[in-house]
Amino acid sequence: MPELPEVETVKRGLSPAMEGARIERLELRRGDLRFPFPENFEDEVSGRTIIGLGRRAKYLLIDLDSGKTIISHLGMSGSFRIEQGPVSQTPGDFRYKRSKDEKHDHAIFHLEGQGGERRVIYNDPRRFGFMDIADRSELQNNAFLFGLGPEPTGNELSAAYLADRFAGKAQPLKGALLDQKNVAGLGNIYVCEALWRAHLMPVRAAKTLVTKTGKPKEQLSLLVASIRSVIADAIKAGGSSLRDHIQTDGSLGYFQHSFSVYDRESLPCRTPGCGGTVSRIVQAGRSTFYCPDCQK
DNA sequence: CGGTTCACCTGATAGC
DNA sequence: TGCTATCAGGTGAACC
Repeated sequence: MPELPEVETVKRGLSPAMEGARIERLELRRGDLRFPFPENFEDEVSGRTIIGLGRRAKYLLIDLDSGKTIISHLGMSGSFRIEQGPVSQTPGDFRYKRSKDEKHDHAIFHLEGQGGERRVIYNDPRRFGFMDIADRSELQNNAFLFGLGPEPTGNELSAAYLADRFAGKAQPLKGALLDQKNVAGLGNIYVCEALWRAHLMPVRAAKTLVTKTGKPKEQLSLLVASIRSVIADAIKAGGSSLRDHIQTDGSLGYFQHSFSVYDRESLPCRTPGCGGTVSRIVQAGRSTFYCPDCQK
């Protein structure tokens, strides 16, 4: 699932439970997710104190006092949940509620810190997620993080930057924006949403947003603004849903969105005055939703 | 090299 | 009820 805004929401939700806490033990219920867990992972993590949480693209970063950082990707179906208090069960108390699919609890951080004992549990039915660990000073050279494009929340992402990346590219905008080397953190949903906001056809070649001299066209500036606003709005929505989620079952990783174009095939386009109907096509094996009337 | 397709894995849902 | 087919928010590897 999770695209940048969801991972950011997970980070914010986990921070109070994890930051400053000591990992008494990391319990791995199996040897691998999509890839094997790193060698000696449990030993490297157990006994360390978490000094902070971070995020890069769709990766959650867990900084340890040893100078190492855990790199966690949630794949399509990964989520974290917090269980507060001792392991002993108290039926009826939501804080001690067990996951309905406990068989997909793959990694359990047993924590001790202010507020007492708790567990942060990684659940992932499809096991497309993965974890790695690296020296914090070498993070940018990590195989998973190396070469990632700029965050859409920062100033590094600009029309001029994307003009450089898009110049001469025949690749459709949809694919170019999904490429994490161009922009970090966008996934299938928010690419559709950003292109809809910018009134751009997903099949359009990336190079058509760049002038012959390599400058960004006006439409590319609009696209950058759309990416920024879509991501900012989604993070805002995630923040507002966070409280409800923790109160419900302690799970973090999924929250309800209302999208403007994604998953709205055959429904009316929400662009004011457009009157078009949302279409679904398949690009590179993945669903693309767009309005043929207002996206050019 | 740029771009596309495949593989990884389970669960939810639609249709028969 | 149960079977099958299809689809799902990602990404590295394999392939033209």
